[in-house]
Amino acid sequence: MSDVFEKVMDLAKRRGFIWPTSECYGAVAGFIDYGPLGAMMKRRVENIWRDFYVIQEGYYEIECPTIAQESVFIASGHVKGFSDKMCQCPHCKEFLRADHVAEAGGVKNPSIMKNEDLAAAIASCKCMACEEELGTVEVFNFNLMFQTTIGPGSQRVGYLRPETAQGMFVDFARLLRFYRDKLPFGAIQIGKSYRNEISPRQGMIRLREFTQAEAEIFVHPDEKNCHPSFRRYADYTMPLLTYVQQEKCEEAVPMSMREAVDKGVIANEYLAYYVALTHQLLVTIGIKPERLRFRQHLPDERAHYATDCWDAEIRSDRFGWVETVGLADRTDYDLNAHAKESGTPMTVFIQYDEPKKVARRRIIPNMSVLGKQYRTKAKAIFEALAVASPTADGADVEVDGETIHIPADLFEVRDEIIDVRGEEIVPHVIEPSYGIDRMCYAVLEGAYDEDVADGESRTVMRFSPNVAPIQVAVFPLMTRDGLEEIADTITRSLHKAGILAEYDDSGAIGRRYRRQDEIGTPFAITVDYDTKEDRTVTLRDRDSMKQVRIAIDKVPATVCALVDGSQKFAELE
RNA sequence: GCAUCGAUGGUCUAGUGGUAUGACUUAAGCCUUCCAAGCUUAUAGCCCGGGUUCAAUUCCCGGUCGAUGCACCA
Repeated sequence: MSDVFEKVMDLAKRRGFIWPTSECYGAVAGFIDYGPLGAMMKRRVENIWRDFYVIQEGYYEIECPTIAQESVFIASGHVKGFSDKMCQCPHCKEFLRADHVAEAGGVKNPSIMKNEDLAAAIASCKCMACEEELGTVEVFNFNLMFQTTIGPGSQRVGYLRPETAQGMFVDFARLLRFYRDKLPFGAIQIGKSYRNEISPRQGMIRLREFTQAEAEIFVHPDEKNCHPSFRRYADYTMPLLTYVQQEKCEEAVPMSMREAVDKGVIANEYLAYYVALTHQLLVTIGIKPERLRFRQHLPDERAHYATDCWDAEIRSDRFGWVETVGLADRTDYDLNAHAKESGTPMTVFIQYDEPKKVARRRIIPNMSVLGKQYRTKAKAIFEALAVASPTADGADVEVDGETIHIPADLFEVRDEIIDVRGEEIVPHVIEPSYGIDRMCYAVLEGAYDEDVADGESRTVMRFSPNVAPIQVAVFPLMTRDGLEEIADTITRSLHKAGILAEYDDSGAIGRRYRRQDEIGTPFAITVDYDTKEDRTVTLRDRDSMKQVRIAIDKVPATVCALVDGSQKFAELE
């Protein structure tokens, strides 16, 4: 049985969208090549993404290496948390999650056990695949990160990044300076990430190397409900599938963002804003709204750092609802983790409107006496005194396990009122994270269509004009009488206007239209004999197959307007 | 990774222990005044490695890739 997935992937392979990688050596699962049209389409999708995040939101793009040193991923938790404890069944050779086997066998807290202990604990458990008792097995960590070494001698461990996000976190201090020490600000990155999936399947849905587009938006934790442009999307309405509804097996309910925030369905304005923006972005690249929903993570499904998390899911005929975008409130988890691991503070100084008067007690020791009296212990006493709670007759401080009484005349207690001008806070991070490859797949699957034209079946990719790899085709009706020259001139005028136009004069005109239909070229210009009389050409619409005549001079501007969506073909009729 | 099934020009396919059929596509030419028309010609293929055999695309074993189920994963 041939479903849309098979048809669309077959077309993608044939027409140069997606290829298995390094086919001449035998492809490798989990890796794909984007062919000429696929790479073009992917770039258009990425550029639409940039239109939203860089131009509309003003978050600049940065570009970090795909390899980072181990410390980065120790801090992020990926070295520890991104690996699974696995074992192999000695009977059926099946690889199993050791902690899952343990849980099924009634072992408590397997996730915190050491590998050796876990191996011992599951010896009497049964294999989930063949039901045999496991016996002696080795438990090992399988980390989903690709490991490598940096430099000669295999001295330094490096990993291929499993997400682009960490680059924005480790650059936090630089970014903060760039944005002149003010919240909120954001940074984005589009790039490759790598996960050594145990068993990649499903074509381009789960890849070992994939392209992510992520935004990290740094915001004051108290201002998550004060998005400065929230009004833009306050009335934006879309179906939301909350975790409560999921538990009751109910359907998604349409709701405006204002309502979702007010009812506490979405945790805050920032998250709601990017939920709406994501919906708009996906519709812009041609995803049909009826194939789109936003699903909230169940509480036990959330990553350890996230408080609220929503996935944009796109319905695929083959794969069902596919998670394509993740929108998470990562709180201050990442910045705290990197601050601790690196020793670099990752805070923002927030100045108060008015300095606050704060009462503070300072203990000022008389060091000239203390120093002489206590010699080598004096420094420790000095530090201990600063946090001591003195009474009228002095203070007891503990130094090296010894309690020393410091008489009251050896220090001065000064209670003072000082001005506090602000505070250091750790920003929270709102993270929209897009799987570009999955978006591209959704665009391909959603565009695929077969219809009947003049009694013949026609395969047509109904791409939105803004993502179609080739934007317009130019044909001379006949390859003679100077029609080719006119068509060639028009092609070049389109190139000059930044339009990717393809000239084609091979074969019958109908065949040329069908060829372009199959790769989703939205418009075609045909030069015919009338062109020589009145300097007009026909402009043909891929979806309706209708034609209008327009003047040659207006071709570039008209095609530009049609491609960017500011004009509809129907308006020209 | 396990199990089952599969793999023949770019695509779909026929067939075989003795190098392969047909169609579509593509290219060149002829023809052609708007939706895969026609004619001529050309290009192009048995997934990889090993074994059995005089000879393997075909039979056997192993692998790769793909589909499905399990497991895993988002």
